[in-house]
Amino acid sequence: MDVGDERERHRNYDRRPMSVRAQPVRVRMAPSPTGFLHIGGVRTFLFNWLFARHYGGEFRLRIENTDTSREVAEAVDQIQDSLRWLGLDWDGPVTFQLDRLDDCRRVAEQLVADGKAYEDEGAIRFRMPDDGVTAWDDVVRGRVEFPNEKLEDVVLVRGDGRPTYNFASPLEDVWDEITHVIRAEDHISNTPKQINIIRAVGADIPVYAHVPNVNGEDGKKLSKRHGATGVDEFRKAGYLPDALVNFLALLGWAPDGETTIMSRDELIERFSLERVTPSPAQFDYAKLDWLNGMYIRALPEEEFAHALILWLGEQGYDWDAVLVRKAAPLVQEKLARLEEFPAYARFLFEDVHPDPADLDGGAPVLAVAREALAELEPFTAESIETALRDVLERLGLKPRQGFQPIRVAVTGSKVSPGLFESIELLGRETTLARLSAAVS
RNA sequence: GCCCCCAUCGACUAGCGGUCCAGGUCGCGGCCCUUUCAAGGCCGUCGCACGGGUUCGAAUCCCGUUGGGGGCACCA
Repeated sequence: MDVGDERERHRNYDRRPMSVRAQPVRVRMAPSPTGFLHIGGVRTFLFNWLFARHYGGEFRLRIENTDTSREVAEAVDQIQDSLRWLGLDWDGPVTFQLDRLDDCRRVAEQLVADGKAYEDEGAIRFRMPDDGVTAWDDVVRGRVEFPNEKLEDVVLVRGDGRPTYNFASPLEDVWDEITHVIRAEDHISNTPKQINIIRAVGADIPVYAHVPNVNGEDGKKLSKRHGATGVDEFRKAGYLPDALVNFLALLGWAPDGETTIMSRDELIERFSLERVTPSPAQFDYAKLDWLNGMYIRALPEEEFAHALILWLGEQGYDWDAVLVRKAAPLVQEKLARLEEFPAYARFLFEDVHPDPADLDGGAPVLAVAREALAELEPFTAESIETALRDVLERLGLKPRQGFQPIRVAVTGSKVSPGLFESIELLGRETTLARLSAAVS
């Protein structure tokens, strides 16, 4: 059977409706609890989740732990926090590899009894086949073959009795009745070893799908120097979970050549493993920012304000929520990330210290503007605009020349939300005070 | 060194033999809008790694080269 036929077979399999399939789809994600959740790992998580949800199957969370140190417990919590924040829910309880060590050992002993494994310096090694090839039909790569002579007799159980990853992981897949193993491509070379182990215990081989890695912007593996790589860092920077999920889904997968913005439901509906590309993708922060901005702008005003308040709270700001809510509409169309909010809105919550140089000799406008606003009724963006434009006209100033000094005096910055709305929100008293301060 | 994976604009990708002198999105450049910054609108720039085949016809299939990446632990 050639590669084309093999891929076709999987396509057919996956396209069959649930009702006619032998068993429901079940996938798993098996992170090692060594630290925070890495964004590249999240993309693999996401593919598993989308696949499971698409077919109405199960998505399990399994922790590949080997010891019980305290850091591990914290990492497990952090992983779950990150997943919840991203909105990736799993089915059933979180399971731990640690809990099945005895089962693994028992299987290893049986393997030794069967002559399929042997003891070596206190460890138990698996007897890999010596000739022929071990092959499988990868859903994203087609047929992959490894010459068996290159397969080493891997250690199943260490001298101290603990099973190794290459033994425990496939066994757990068997016990959990995992139907599709969807993991990153750096596991490709583990697969033939795991296939032989699964065969040795007389179980069925799952379907494998090795999805591409996610690299940094230099094409190298994503690392610290690429900026944010942990989920918590993206959260801190003010990315919206939906935007991040949408962006991640597009790394190595596309429903067609056109669509880029998709809701969670649409992602679930359209996702398919067959359309996952085999080549690695680079993480593009600029595109993520653009997408996040799109999501921010698409948010209903109330939801945006809510997201802002939540984020500010998480970051330790004690800014008045009522005022934040009022300020939100002024900046919604400007932000790419929530973390940009303070720079725009700080003047509403804290004193300003305009750089005299930025006032650019605007003292005359400032004085006249102050006068125009002093008695203005009502004090609304609309009336403020009218009054201020009138001032500029009287002084023969172009908008750019006239408004900028006022902006700097009132907001303390050359960049701000709309001037008139900002002044209205700031209130007459504070505005006049800042104008006065800037004049003197 | 050995094994494996990958190869379309700067980036993410569409393309599964003719409809492609290659389409979409981000970025980048220009213009418009404009009280700053953004946003938005319009226009534009840029690519099938190379060499052999196969075929009437190749970005699409095959082989090789080159270039990336991953793996070769009693780590996961």
